[in-house]
Amino acid sequence: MLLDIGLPDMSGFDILRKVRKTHILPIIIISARDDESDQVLGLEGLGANAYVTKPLSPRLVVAHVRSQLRNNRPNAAPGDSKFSINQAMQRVVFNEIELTLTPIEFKILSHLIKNPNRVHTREDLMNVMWDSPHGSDTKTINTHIKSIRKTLKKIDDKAEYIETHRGIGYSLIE
Amino acid sequence: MLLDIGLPDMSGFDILRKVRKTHILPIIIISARDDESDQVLGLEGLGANAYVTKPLSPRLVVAHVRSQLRNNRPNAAPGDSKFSINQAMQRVVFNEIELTLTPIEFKILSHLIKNPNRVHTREDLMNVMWDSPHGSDTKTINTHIKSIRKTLKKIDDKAEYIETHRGIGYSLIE
DNA sequence: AGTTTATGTGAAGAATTTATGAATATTATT
DNA sequence: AATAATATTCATAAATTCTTCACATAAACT
Repeated sequence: MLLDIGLPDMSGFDILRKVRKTHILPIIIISARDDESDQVLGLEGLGANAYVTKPLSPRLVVAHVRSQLRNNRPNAAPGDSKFSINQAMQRVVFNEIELTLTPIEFKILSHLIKNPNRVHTREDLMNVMWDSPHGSDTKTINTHIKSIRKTLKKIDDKAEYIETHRGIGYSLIE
Repeated sequence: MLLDIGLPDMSGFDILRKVRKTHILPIIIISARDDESDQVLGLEGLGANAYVTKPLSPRLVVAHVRSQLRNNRPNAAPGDSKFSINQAMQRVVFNEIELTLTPIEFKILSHLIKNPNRVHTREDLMNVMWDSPHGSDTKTINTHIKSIRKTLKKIDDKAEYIETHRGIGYSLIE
């Protein structure tokens, strides 16, 4: 998340606080203020991952984003995953077997596969499910997860691939 | 690693390159040059985790170091703190072992880890436990602390990591 | 030493969260 | 329009977690 904190309006910190409660992701603060106390507040108090001051070029923004993505990536060794995604066919392959998933199930599972070993909040998964904001219950996800688990269980009965993180969301273990 | 790149001598980049080959650790570049191309080179080309420009206060340095330690420490180097936080999985790693903690326990312990060697009053810890004001007994914390201690003891029987400060609260010894 | 105060301990019940199965609503297909 | 497939909601069960309590233990104070 790139959060541009405006000069007169300091409500950006409130946004940061709110996002931190429901989402787990790297946050870069962009600010015109190079006031040190703001930087310390952003980094320490609110847990931002980086604080960059204006002016800055698009190139530098990209460099910072890449730096965050590089360092926050889970150590997923490519190739040894039991899952693969056939994007063109909108199918997930699990242990050489193509899964039969509904569109939403595909969206959720493929997103988990692309970002394994990390918790995804229900809010995050909602955003994956629908492109545009959609006002339905976050509990809906429980049902979709259940359905995905059922599908996986048909193929590999023993293992638990999708882990529940109580009070937060779900993660795919690779 | 804090790497101060001097103005006349640009050999700091060479050091960075060498360290990256043999060590995995977060690197913060401190530089007097706010030249963008240097920043991009440091972040993109050489894989630094942050690029900070002088002048900066000790407080801000600490903030940046904490931010790095908090957000990415894939494999804890020996001699370091025995604790690390797996932000992505919302888990605490203790002596290379992932702890099984309840949500509140995670909140408390990770907060103690982020601010070690200092006393946290029960009131402070209450604020960590709940986002919104919550009217329950401060003694509840005693039980949570006990539970955390129990979990830690399973892994390291001898040592006492959480210290009691009579009449005040608790602290984590690092 | 004895009293007071604070914390440790274990267990039980309350409260919360998630899982589950089924019913209903929505969307797409024929 | 009818049918099928999918998505969502709902009610309840199951599991986990939180809080409180009673009592034991330890520390501080007189």
